[in-house]
Amino acid sequence: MAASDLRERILETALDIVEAQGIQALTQPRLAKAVGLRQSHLTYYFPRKADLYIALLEASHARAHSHNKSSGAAPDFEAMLQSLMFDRNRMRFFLGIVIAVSEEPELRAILRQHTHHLLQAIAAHYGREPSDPDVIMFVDCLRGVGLRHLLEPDNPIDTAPSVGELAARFGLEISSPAS
Amino acid sequence: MAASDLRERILETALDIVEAQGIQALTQPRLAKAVGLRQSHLTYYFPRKADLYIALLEASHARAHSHNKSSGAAPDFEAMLQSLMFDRNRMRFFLGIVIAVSEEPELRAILRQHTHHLLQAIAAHYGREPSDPDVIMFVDCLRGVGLRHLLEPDNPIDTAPSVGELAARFGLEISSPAS
DNA sequence: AGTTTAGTTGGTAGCCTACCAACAACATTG
DNA sequence: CAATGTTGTTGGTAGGCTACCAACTAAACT
Repeated sequence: MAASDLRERILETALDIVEAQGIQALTQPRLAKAVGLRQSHLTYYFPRKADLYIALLEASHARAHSHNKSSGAAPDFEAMLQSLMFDRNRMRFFLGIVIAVSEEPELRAILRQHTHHLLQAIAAHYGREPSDPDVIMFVDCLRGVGLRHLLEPDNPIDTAPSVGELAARFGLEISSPAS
Repeated sequence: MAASDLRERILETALDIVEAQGIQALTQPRLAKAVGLRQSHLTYYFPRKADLYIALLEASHARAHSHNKSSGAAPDFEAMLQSLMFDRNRMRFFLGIVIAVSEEPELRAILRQHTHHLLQAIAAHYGREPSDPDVIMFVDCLRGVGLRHLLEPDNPIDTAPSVGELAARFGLEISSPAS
């Protein structure tokens, strides 16, 4: 097995754990056992826990992408945003990464870049620039709503508007079909 | 020393630690040493770590309140919101609590109540109802902006609008002077 | 063949939280 | 007052966790 293959497998397994049991269940011993290697080996690939987190962020992105593609139907962009922001487990995952990383400038930069990709995608979808304040504010707001939803799983989307409504609120309308 | 006094002292000391060194530095051993009691004693007062977190949330609120009062000048409501949401350490603190608590329905309820207090204060300030979607969305957005700011301490408030601008964006204007 | 380099292992040091049995101090009540 | 419960306090420990390290193996390279 090629080395990068193993790395892939680690990340995929880690994502499985996070999806199934949440971010707090993702520990080196558990992950090592699930993948079938030694705990110390994990720190060889990911020296700090935050390194694993960051890598997971991209892996998660990639997985969501492939899911979208494999699911045949037209990948509804706003539905994707919805699941990205309003899924409690996903949000917990993201927040876990944020606080783990927010004190490490180097990793923070990666996370920032990740956000930038999201901004680009959204901007492209609505025919705007990634630096457009409306787009930035839209993302901020999405996250805020997701955060609240994390604390109020009971009343699912009553007070929370749909992604579409939210976008409209920021003056974002689809000008060209999703790429 | 009355029992509740000690509890007070624990919380105050914990807040000092959080303010000075961040939420990740708040551990039972450290806190116990700072207060001058045994680690095991802390779990007597706060069986789970999340219990301490929740108690800290109110204590932090109270402290901010007293600071505002003692600082003489008229407590600028929007400035208060600004420091509440855009201070990185505070945001880290809040997020730490959120993810620590989000899986415990009982504690989640307390946090929800805390949010409700905030909503009430904001609603009162702008002459709205706490259930007003504009108010709720405003809070969501504030948090989202604070979250981003946590990841981008470099460009402080360029893209981020001021609290006032943000409020205006949601149609919130001061109708009556701050209470 | 010889020497770096990458991958892998077991072990450990040093944190941390949560629990528990024991003790002390104090109040309650019969 | 004696017995009993309640609350506070202590030391110790069990069980997890991350991060590190020295040793070994295999592969690659010259």
